[in-house]
Amino acid sequence: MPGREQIKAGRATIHDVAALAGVSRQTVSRAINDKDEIDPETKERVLQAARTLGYRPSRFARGLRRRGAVTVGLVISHLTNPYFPEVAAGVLEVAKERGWQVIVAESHGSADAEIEALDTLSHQVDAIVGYFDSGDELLAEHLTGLPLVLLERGPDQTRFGSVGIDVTDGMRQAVAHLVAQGHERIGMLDGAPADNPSLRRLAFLDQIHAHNLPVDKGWVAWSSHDVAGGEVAMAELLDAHPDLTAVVGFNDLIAVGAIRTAQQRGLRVPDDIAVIGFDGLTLGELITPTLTSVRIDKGQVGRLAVDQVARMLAGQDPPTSDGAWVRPDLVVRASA
Amino acid sequence: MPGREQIKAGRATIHDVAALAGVSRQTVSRAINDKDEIDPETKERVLQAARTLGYRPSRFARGLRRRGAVTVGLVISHLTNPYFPEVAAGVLEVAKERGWQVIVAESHGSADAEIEALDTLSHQVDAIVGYFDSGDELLAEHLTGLPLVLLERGPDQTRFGSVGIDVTDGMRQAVAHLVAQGHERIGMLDGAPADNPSLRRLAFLDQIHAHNLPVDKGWVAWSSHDVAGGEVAMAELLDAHPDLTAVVGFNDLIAVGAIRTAQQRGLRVPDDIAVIGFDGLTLGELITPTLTSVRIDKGQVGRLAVDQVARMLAGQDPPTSDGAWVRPDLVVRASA
DNA sequence: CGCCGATCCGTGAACGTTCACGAGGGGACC
DNA sequence: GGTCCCCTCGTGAACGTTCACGGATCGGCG
Repeated sequence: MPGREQIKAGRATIHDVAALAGVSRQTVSRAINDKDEIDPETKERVLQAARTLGYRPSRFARGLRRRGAVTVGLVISHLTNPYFPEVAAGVLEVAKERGWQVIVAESHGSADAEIEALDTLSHQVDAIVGYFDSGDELLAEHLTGLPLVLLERGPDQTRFGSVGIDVTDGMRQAVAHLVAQGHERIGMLDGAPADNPSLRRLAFLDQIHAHNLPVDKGWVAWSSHDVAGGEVAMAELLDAHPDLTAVVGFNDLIAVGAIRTAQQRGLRVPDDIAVIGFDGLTLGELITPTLTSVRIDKGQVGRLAVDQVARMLAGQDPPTSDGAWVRPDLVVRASA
Repeated sequence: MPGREQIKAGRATIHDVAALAGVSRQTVSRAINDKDEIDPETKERVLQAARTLGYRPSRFARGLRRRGAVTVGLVISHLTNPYFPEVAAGVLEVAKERGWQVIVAESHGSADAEIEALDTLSHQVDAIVGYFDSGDELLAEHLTGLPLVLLERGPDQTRFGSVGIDVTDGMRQAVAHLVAQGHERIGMLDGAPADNPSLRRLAFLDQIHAHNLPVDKGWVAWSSHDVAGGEVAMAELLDAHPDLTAVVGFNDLIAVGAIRTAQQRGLRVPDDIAVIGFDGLTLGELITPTLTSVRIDKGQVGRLAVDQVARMLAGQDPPTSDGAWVRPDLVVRASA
């Protein structure tokens, strides 16, 4: 039944190539994957046939027989926040070393999108890494037993893998620095609301208490995670508490917004008000004044996450140790 | 042979679940994909069995039967250059709408890594989108007939899909603006060497000629694509040509570096020397002085690229029109 | 001339899932 | 009581590839 291959709707298969080249499937397979049990002349003929048919092996059929093609899903909230691409770069780096693929999804910080990403990824990948706000129960429900590594979650976390940031230590360094500069009235711009505070806010409040500083819950404002949010939140904070002399940002973008608002109001940074960020983006070196910040090795976060995935994939032991940790360090620049 | 499933090394299969639940494969399939031809009670029992066995359907076997699970590969050079995450965001956005997955790979601007990414991606995805420096021949060779959409390549490009930037128009706006400000001696910091100039350099030189401005090939220096590169290249350019009054950067990062070098030398921007970037990063609003730049809708580049992929995947027509184009616009801020 | 090894190639089976089809049982309706 | 239909469930086949094995051919050597 010649010509039948031409009529087929889908792509060319290995059978079509075999038929055109006048050999068997196995010989085509040998030519494509260049095994050695094949005559060079035959091999060339087969490759030519494959070329004319536009043949490409099905990754599904191939993956079914061959094992070990690992794909991991990476869920990040905002691709346009420079923080996350740096984490992603770390993930890609280690994944590449291992020959793994990485599928990226963006959640935009939305709980729905987060779960949706989980649902679609869960039957496309072998493990998932990412930033999630949802509770463990909900995550497990949409995971179907898939290995998951949570990024920058609390220490109460135990049923999944995790890579944590030692925010307590980071905040300790930040507040200690401000105190050493003589600051007493210190505010914060958190990235989360008061009724569901971030770990950074809690660590901040702990440090304030540890230093016996005056404290007021009103000294913490809630900001979205970008520069514009920092601008708005800083304006509110300054309106309510004009006597603050220092402010800590949930992240660098918010801190940059804080500086901008301060400057627009004629306040000098750091003389009138000191600002300190949390991230250590390279962006901080470019603005004026340069941003003092608690620097996180963002690439390391990504790298450790993939290491955890590897461990969970190898022995399918539930998270052995209680995750990996990254210790931040304070970079003192000009803003505080 | 009871207990045999327990001994198996690999993951649990649908057979194992069927055996444990005392039903057939098909019934398990119905429960998993919640079809309706199943008794609710049976369904619950099957799901319970699946849970205890930690069963997850093989994406390979599933993909073999079901058609239409599209995965596209995205190759970008530097994840840490804010430009590319914005393009990626556009790609992810449209991909999500279509229910496609996106595998991301980083080439670091290396020709080898670029080809390597192509090799590994080519049998993991259904189409590839990205930034490539290699020649068409080389690309085609490592592509095996896979649809490819080139980002920001020259207009001579025809055998693949492409999304282009109208750099000529962008440079026209930039140079016209500088000329209107009275500038005559204008230099450029290109991101590519003189023997393989970028499209932006060529467009720049065209505009210089069009305005009958004095020109000298020494007025263009070669920079790496980051801030540090811009600093170094600007230093070299100013050393060689202290009489320049304006400089155009290949991208915003390089332009920022140029501003920093100028300021370190005590030059006022834009009074002593004007600097104009090419990208329109939001970063440009944060530095002082704010960066005048030729803004590119980066998200649009990514979105159009996925549209092209869809078109190439649907009708497998070779690139019909000569690609899509994005027209940049000049954002005048403080640096020029 | 017969045996043996090397080289090249083909045939069934298997990977794990879904599709097409059909079987069995039970209730409703004539 | 028989027929028909609906609901639930199971069986063979197929998706496209690779693996394990075996067969064929050819040259060399005793």
